[in-house]
Amino acid sequence: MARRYSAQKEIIGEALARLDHPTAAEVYEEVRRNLPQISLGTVYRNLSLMAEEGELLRLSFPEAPDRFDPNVYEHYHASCVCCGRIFDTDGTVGSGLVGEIDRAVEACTGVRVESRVMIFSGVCAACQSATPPGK
Amino acid sequence: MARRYSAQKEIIGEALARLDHPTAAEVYEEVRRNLPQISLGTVYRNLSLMAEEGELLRLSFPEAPDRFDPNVYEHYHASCVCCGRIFDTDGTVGSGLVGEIDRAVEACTGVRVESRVMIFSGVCAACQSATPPGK
DNA sequence: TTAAATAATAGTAATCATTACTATTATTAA
DNA sequence: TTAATAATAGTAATGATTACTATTATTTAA
Repeated sequence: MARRYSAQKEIIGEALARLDHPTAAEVYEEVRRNLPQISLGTVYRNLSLMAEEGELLRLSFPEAPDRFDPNVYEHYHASCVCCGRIFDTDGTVGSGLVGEIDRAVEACTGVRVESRVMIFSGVCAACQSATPPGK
Repeated sequence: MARRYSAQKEIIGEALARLDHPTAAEVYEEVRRNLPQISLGTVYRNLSLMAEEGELLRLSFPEAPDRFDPNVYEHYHASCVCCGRIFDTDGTVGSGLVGEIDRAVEACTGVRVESRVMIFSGVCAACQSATPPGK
């Protein structure tokens, strides 16, 4: 087995798996518990490298810091406006519907769609039951 | 007719109509031609106020400054990866398809979708003909 | 194995978009 | 016509992210 060059990179990857769609700052806080001398720059650099190499996804939300996701299959995200949690979609959204939207966009803009960013916002199941609609 | 309080705000609105999905900095440059002493802060403040009042849309793109759009009807955007231009969709995208996606997202995440950001990227018609597929 | 070459690090400075602040000027109202 | 209010220009501050730099760790090859 080849020697790993950087322990930091591996520990960052492990922290990412433990956290839920964290920001770089959240990864930094988590990694610091094992590696107190790590710098935020190292976290950013490794996260960016891993994103380039396809080992993780960098998610961009409006008016908010980027988040990182170790699930690299094609999926989308829905965030809860009450609790802030971020939920992953599964393959059912991508199958068919996204292609249909792409074609509709192409029909009216002329742009041959190659990729897309889709972010959904609303109220998650837990917050829905915490705040009943009658209230 | 009531006096307008701020000439700046009106001139910003006019610049917006003249430009194509501009950033705040681009609005600033345009407005400066008529109002050389205007400050970037005034442009930002008025654009933000107008967005709050529903007079325009603030568009957020990943890794890029926000852009502003005087078209306030519900529509989406496709940007060309070659020339950078941004194209508006018309009502055909929103009708039906978006509701279907919302329902699919709700089915697999539990989030009752209230709003969404969708940004499409690809090659526009002009750039497609400029760079024929055979090449 | 060890010395030169290479890669990664910690720490800090810089950047960029945006907002906040402040003293001043313009507008409105009494 | 003056006091109260709103908006401005200019500048400073903020927050996320990247860039830089001197140092340390790893690899390579003699």
